Amino acid sequence: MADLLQGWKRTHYCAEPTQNEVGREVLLMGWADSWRNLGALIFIGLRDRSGVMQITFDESALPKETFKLAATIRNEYVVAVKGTLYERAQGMVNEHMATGKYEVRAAELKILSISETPPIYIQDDLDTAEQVRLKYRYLDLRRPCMQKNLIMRNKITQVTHSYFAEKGFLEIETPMLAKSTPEGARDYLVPSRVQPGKFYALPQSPQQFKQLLMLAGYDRYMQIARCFRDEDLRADRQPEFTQIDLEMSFVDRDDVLEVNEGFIARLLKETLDYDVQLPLRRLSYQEAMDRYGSDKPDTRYGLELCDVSEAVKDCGFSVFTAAIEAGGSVRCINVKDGAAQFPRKKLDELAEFVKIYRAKGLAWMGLKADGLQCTFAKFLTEDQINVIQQKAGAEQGDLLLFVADGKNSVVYAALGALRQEVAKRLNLVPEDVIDLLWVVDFPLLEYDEEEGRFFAMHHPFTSPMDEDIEYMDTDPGRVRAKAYDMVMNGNEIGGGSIRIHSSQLQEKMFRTLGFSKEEAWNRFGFLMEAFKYGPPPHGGLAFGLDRLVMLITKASSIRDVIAFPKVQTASCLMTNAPDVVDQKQLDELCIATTAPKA
RNA sequence: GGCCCGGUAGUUCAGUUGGUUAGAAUGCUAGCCUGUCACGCUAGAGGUCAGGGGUUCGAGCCCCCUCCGGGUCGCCA
Repeated sequence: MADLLQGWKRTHYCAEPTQNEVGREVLLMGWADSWRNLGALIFIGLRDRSGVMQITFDESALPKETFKLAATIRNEYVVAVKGTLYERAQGMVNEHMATGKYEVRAAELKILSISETPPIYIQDDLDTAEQVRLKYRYLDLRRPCMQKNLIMRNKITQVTHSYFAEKGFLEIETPMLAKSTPEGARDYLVPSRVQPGKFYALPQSPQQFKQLLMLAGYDRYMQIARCFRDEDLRADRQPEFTQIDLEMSFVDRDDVLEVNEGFIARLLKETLDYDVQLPLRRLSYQEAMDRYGSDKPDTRYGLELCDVSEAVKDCGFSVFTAAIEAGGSVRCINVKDGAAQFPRKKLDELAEFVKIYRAKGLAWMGLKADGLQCTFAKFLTEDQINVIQQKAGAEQGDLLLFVADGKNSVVYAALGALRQEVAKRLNLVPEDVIDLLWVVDFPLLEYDEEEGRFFAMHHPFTSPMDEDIEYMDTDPGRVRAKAYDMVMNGNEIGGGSIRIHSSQLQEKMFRTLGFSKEEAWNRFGFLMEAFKYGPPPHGGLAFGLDRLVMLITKASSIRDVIAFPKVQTASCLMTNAPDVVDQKQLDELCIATTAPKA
């Protein structure tokens, strides 16, 4: 039978007592992290979220009962110890332990709870399968590195709240039971019992509510908001995730950027003591794509893309010429540092790699000391080869890797990914630099060939650039948006836009997207109705909190910064959600299901 | 939906060409031990080889299907 607290009160966290407490009585409570029984002397490592303190039980200094009780302690028992803090004698100090200079010599002991042998080890260097860790998540969360991550997450939300509060932002909650939004990600639906056959959707973001808050006059809003998207998971994507969401009135783009780069600078200073140079660099979307093949470029290293279409457009290599004729391009990256020596096997691997991104293949040109080694040299004149090398800045020892495709999107995707892959393999990514920048001037619209119409690249409330409005009817593809993304080390950590606040412009936008008036009213009527009543100019941004925490803690998986995450099938291995429910619940909701029953 | 990787004691793994009773480390249990800190020593327990089917005299190993986990492409306004 476990002991009761009976008035015992903890005086310190386990790792807290230091020189001041030496010689004094302390009362610690925590989990047994280790036990070593030497017969007449027992050592227990006592752990809580602060760390571990060694507790010593000395048979000769304790009542028989107390010592006998101490001998029953096993890992993960919950223990309360009253004792005296001692400085350890020289030679007994444990250098590997933060509290290794001290120990508590126990006088009294309570075992508050016992534990079965845990299925995973409670320690940082753990190679247990994640499947097992997630099933016993509450044990996994006892590990110091997991506690460190969640404590850092808390620190980040604290800094967020205080920064935006100082800047005059109000935190206002928006509904979780909301209206399904067409376009965009798949919604999680919640059936209505009171109105059979109707559904709420869990919010993909508080987008429309925060815009309505602007209209309502709460001119600076923020919220740490849970969002839901029913799409496939990734190492950095969960179906439910958290955004630092904000919106401001009476602002244009630069006002939003300024507040938010101020935030990221404060955040990195307070969490990592890292100094960010402001203002952040800005890169247009087009420049980002042309130089890095990505709208979230990692600019900590070079390997920039180089367009050689002009040089090869008349060559005899049909792979290149066909790509250019189809409206695409031929581009390359220059891998320096003697990469011309890459063995054939490595090049084949890279060729396989770009195929993931739908590139048909990889051409290469190695400038070896003993001559040119090139997959397509015989189709090119010496002049053409020289122009390519000049454009790519190639020197002896360099390796040029080419992708050609009739679609520029394929060339960008393949080379953008290849750039990252090569940088990773050659260790070109500096670890201690934090690379922050804005990508701006995104296209407003994206053409979808399957559907045969334009879609909003960001969302349909994003404002076009003032000077591009005139092209919305004539050439929608060239209209740029007042949209912006913040990029950190090649990760999109936040994004937003200035919104449309004029009804006429909003209607023009819906027309461009091919919505009839009825459709638009049906889908966004409440917003359009509201916008009749004096919407202020406004815009905002949302940061992905989970990704921010990942980057700051250097976690390799988003699951390591979320207390209770989901696995790839969007289920929770601990609770076994989602699960079948009683027929009675389904009947109440008027839901028939063809899926397997309980 | 596609591609790639993985699943053997509680945990991490090994397991030869298909061949006797499936091993190691660690953890666990018991005993001994007063300065351990990866404590040590002695003894012991512990297996649905993910599941199902097939080939074979014989399957952890070969074949097929399913399930589970990871990465990724598509998808994620």
